[in-house]
Amino acid sequence: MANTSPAIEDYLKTIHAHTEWQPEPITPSVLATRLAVAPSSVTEMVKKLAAQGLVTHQPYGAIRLTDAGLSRALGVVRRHRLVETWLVSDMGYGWDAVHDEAEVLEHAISDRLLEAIDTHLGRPVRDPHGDPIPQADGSIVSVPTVLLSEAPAGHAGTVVRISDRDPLLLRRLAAGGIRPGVLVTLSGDTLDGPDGTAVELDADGREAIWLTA
Amino acid sequence: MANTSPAIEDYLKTIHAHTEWQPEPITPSVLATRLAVAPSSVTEMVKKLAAQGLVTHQPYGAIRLTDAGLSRALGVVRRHRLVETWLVSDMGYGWDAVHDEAEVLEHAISDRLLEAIDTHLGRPVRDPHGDPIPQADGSIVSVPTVLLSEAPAGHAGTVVRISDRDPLLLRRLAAGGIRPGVLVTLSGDTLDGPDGTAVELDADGREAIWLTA
DNA sequence: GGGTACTTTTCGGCACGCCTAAAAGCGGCT
DNA sequence: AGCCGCTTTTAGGCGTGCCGAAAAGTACCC
Repeated sequence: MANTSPAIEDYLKTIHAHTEWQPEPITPSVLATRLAVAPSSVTEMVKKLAAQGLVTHQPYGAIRLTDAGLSRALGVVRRHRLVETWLVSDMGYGWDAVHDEAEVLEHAISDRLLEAIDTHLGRPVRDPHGDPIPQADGSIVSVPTVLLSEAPAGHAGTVVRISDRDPLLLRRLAAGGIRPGVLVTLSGDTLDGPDGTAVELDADGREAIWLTA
Repeated sequence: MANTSPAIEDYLKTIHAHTEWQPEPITPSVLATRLAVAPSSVTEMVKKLAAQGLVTHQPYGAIRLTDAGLSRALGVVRRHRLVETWLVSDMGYGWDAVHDEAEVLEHAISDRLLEAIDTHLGRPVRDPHGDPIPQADGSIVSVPTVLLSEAPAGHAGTVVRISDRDPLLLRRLAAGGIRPGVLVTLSGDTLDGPDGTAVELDADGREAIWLTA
């Protein structure tokens, strides 16, 4: 029952990530793409996760986390985001460079170390990308946000969250001065920051940034 | 050639540990015991290590690290000891409680993070047990020491190093005030510390503590 | 020199997580 | 309804690292 492995944690985390900001359940093919594995590997692993009561899945259908699966996924996310925060706060990493390191460390730290890091950092509620850090009890501190692609033209707000999925985008934004906490205005396809900085965004870019509502 | 895995790293580290403080090469059965695996597993893995040029081994003979193997082993030891030092310095771990955590993390941190931790800690040369931390170039800063079991009766000195192999011993010593840096005197089977503290040691215990010569 | 106790190796197998190729199912379109 | 294209599952296999049982080698002792 307390069975786990890096692979299982990655599946749970990825299933969860898909529903974190929209409610459509994930399909096996999307999961396979995100994890960069063959579809047949997904079928196999999902079967195992279902047997452990972590997901529900009937053949040829979508995949949904159970309560148990969600709680395990949130644990992994918590690890990942606390590690990222630690790397930036203590180890001098740029907020655009922490993802890969955290991807490995999230599977390696004990509950005790996780707790020590959390305490050391002062129990932060958001990571360097602005993603909320699930608390130890599973609760999540959230603020109202608008996804850039859904914001009206001319919308102004503070950058709350930037998806860390695309490292290139992160570096472009960092270079353009766009980071969580910065006040920006949307003008067409361009995001204007302070001091005349501006970054032009494609459709994907506009799906990766959230501002205060 | 840059092939590695936690298992390979553990074998190299354990082979190295056996020769770190005495020159007898390790035998497969001792290696199996230390790693808590079956002897047949050792045969298999040693064959693989030999094929990669990391150890020399002829059938039914002892196992010796090659230069390449030694350098890889020192890298793992460096990771392990820097992680331990970090856990104690930054995360509030006791020096008797860091071993297991480091055992996992040593396989998970990147070269970049290792470097960041080293810098953050001010490039320490000894870990919390007093074990020397191999430097990035493979060099080791050493001081002359005497193993307790080889020290003359009445020998006094500063505790330089305590083997972290036995967690119970570490806790007993920590409880008795014996830790690296403390001035002690050997009286028979008992090690006297400052403030009238004293810890009685069995043969294993006397093989686990080094004092300044 | 021959037996015997011990160590080491070989051999067949297993769990995990992945793969490719082929079969099965699903949904849209005519 | 029937067909087609796409998704998903099944089936068979592979590499890694482990195991236990049995064979092979070593070493010691009489």
